[in-house]
Formats: sequence, structure tokens, C-alpha cells
Amino acid sequence: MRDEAWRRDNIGRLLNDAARAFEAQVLDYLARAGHDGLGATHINVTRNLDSAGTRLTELARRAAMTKQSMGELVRQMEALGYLRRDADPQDGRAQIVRFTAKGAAWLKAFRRALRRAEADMAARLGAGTVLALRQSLQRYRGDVL
Amino acid sequence: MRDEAWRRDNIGRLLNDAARAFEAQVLDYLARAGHDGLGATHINVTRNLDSAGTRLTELARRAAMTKQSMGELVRQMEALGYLRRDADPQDGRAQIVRFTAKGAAWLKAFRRALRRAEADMAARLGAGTVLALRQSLQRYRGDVL
DNA sequence: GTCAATTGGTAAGGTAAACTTACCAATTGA
DNA sequence: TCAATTGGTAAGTTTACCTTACCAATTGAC
Repeated sequence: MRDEAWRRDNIGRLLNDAARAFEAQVLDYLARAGHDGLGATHINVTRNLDSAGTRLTELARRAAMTKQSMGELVRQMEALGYLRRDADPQDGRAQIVRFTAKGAAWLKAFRRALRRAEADMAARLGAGTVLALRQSLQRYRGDVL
Repeated sequence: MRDEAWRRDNIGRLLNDAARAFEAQVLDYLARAGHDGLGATHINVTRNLDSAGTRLTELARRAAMTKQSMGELVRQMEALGYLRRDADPQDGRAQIVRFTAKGAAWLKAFRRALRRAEADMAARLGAGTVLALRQSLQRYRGDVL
């Protein structure tokens, strides 16, 4: 029809749209499971929080954001009851951020939502295609070469 | 090593990381070509602006953002000399947003940057894989089914 | 052992890119 | 003709970050 297909079909836009759609799907599954109040940003925390707990500064480093920004995310999640901060017995300055029971439940629900969104994708594209997609993206990131 | 690979290798994160990396590459090519001052946001404008010009409200509708937000993007690009606004002879309220010569040059550079970033990807993954990737993403979006 | 440098964390304020609510003026249509 | 719709602007808010500037605890060089 027109030679302006690049507007919709350039890889950048396709990647972006797919990323947003997937994320929205995951968030929707979480909301349906009763876990609202947390958004995409907070995944920066949960993604980097060890089950044994992690220091704020280390969380910030892993998420590649400032201590202040990570501090704010943690503060929000603490206020909602997902996290708890304990003093580090090794270092009087430090805090150890940990999941509460509610936080652990949220994490479980998050991983389930992730699996479901991925299953939705597989239902649409086929499992083999999803596997190939994952491998392509990993290679693009530089995982294997 | 650990069974927590989902943190790095879930499709959502892979899509997001790839989208950001691709976008950064495109913006970098543009900057090297002397086109700085415009960021990823402004692509919301150029992506939806017809060569014959488009009304602000229509731009906002296509980009799925508010008239005010689109108005601000257009104002910025106008200030930098990429766009011009003409009165619509058909409607005294309306303006028609158009590329200036500088804007047209920018668009050309943008498309070139897009092609280069895609070529970079093909150099890493192979052209066939990029094609498969594109098709997968189009199907995920719902293009074909 | 002491004291300067480093490190964990907070405070205050700024910025970018969106949003909402509230308008005005031109147009359209019943 | 006049009320509803539409194109666009204004003002202020929100989200998710950032920077600069700190303080207090710890560490390390001497």
C-alpha cells in the first residue's frame, strides 16, 4: 500500500511494542491475583533481591540505579508490607533488605505471571518459535556470540 | 549454577533490554550524524507525521498520547527548527504540523540510522535470524496470526 | 591507636515525559 | 441560532529517575 512500513515494522518498534505488551500482560496477571500497588519499577527490586536479603547499596548497584532511587522503591514496598529492613550485624551503617511473607508470596505470583505470559506467547507463536526468540535475544545481548 | 536464571532470561526482560539497546544504537548513530537535541520521545512525532503534514490532534491520536503532550513535543521540535506549524485553511482552530527542510533531513538520517542498527543486528545474528525475529514479533503483535 | 579516606545510607531539590482538570474559540448540526 | 463538538492551550500533578550535599560507621595507613 505504501512504502512507509518502516513506521510500524522496524525492529526497534517491534521490540518495544512486544516488551510493553508482555509487561502489561504480566502486570495484569498479578493484579488479577490480588497483587496490585506494585508496578513495573518495583521489579528492579525483586529482580535483584536475594532470598537471604541484600543491602540497599548492593541492590542499587545491581539495578544500575542510584542508592536514593532504590531507597525510594524499597521504602514504598516496605510501606506496603512487601519488604522489611533489618540492621546488618556486621556493619552499623548498613541495612539488609528482605522479603516479608507477603513479599515472598508476591514473588511467587510474579514468577507464575511470567510463566503464564510466556505460555500465552507460546500459544500464539508456538513453543519452538519462542525458544528461537529467546535465543536470538540472548545472542543480541551478547550472551553467547 | 543457580535456578534463578529467570531473573535475566525471562522473555520480558530480554525484550526490554533488546529494545533499549537497539534504541540507544539508533540514537547514537543519529548523534554521530550531527542530529542531537532530539531524543526517543520525539520519534512519537516523526513516526506519525505525514509528508503532507498532519494536525496536532491527529498526531496525538496516532501516538496514543494527549494533545498537550504531543503539543509539547511539537513545540520543542519547532523551537529546534525541525517542524513548522501552518494554519489550516479549512479550519480556523487547527494547525498543520509539517517538517522543515531540516526536519526532512533528520527523518532521512533517522531511517538510515534504523537501517544501520538493523544491519548491526544482522551482523551479529545473521540476516535469516533477524527476519525470523521480525516475523515472530509481528505475529505476537497480532499482525498475521 | 589515631585520623583521613571510604562506604552505607539519607535529604533536598531538580528534570523529563508523561498525565488530569479546566478552559477558550471555531466549527457543526439539530 | 444556539448547543454540542472539536482543535488547541494553560496550569498543575505524577512518576521515576537524577544530582549535589551530607552524616555516621568503618577501614586502613601510619
